[in-house]
Amino acid sequence: MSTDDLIAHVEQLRSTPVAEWSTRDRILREAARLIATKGYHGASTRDIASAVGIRQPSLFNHFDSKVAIVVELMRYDTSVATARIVNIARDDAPASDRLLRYLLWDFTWYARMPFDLRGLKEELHEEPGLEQFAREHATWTASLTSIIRDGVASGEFHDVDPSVVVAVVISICWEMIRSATDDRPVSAKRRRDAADFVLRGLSRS
Amino acid sequence: MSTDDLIAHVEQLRSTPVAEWSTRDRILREAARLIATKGYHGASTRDIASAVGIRQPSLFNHFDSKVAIVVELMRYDTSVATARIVNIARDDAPASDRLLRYLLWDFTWYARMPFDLRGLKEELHEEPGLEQFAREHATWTASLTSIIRDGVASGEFHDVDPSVVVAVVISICWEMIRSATDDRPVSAKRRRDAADFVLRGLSRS
DNA sequence: CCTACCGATCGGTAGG
DNA sequence: CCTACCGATCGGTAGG
Repeated sequence: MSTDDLIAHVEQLRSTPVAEWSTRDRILREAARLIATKGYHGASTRDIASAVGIRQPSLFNHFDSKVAIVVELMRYDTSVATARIVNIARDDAPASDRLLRYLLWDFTWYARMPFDLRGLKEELHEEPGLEQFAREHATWTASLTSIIRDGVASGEFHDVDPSVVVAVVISICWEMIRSATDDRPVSAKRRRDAADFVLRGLSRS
Repeated sequence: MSTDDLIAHVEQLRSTPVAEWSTRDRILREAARLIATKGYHGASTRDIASAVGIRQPSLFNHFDSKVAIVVELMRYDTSVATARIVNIARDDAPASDRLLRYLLWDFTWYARMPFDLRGLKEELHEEPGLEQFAREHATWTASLTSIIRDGVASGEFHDVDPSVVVAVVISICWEMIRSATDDRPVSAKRRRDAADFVLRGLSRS
């Protein structure tokens, strides 16, 4: 599935009751939830199967391996976000405009996410089979860093360590997912407030 | 060990080469590092023992169980930070003063931490034996939230969702540890810049 | 999607 | 701090 297909699939899942989702999507949902709470190695394939309501070996009719489930989940996280920020980083608008545009898209994307992706930490990229996402994540980080450095160079931003800003942006995305999966939908105002918080923290004016 | 003893022990470890640390402290160091990169269930007791240079059953001469290692590490994280913020939150200074004072202490504490505590996520509190830290963490969160709410009520701060600010503060602490354990010591200026970033993001003026 | 089962690895114990 | 070993659980396969 392309990035556009992943985005369309999220919209379709959001408009369908979970009970009517395909088994494959219900596996993704329960695997994400259990990995977020117990970690990748703490969430066993038996835990996941049991949450879905099937037996453990039946999982392997839908995914080749446990890590293949994570590969699919990572595409909703790293792949989509990287495709988006690479596009925005290339734009020639002022850094503050580009950053605000990206943050609003980013926070909205995670606030609407049907899977609890919070267990997909950067450290997971070292598991065998997930190496491709280490590269994508490096591209995402480099793009966000370049927007921040542009803003510092143009005098728009304070000279805050970009790695601090990167960590802050990720933590706010996870907080959006937490609200969304706790059945507390995140309003447009709250997403805007969070983006403004980051912009104010950076801006010199 | 009391909170003060933990703080003193950190200073002692920082002034001693790792090779001269006690076996117990070297177990804490390697366990923290492996849990940060592979997760609690992904870091096996054999991995930890091997990193320390002993056999796996020898670990149990120093700690009663695997979770007991995490209990000790959590004291350097949650217990110390909670004791500190409870004290500051009670003060009657303006919210922005209290927040700045806490952030500077907090970022300095983590920037000097000899153990890589980044694997000690909130979700770990659900493991059997770690319930006490769920309560401490709730106290820490409530204290930070009350400082932010005070600032909103007094007109010092924008009405940013406190849970977003809490997530942001934690992410910056983890970033301080990352720099410190990558052997890139965090200067007082960088810690101050990070605290100012948070304050600017919140402040109305 | 199921039952039955595999070898590997897990945290922890016994005994020195 | 070691060797030897325990029952439990892991991810995954065979075969229907």
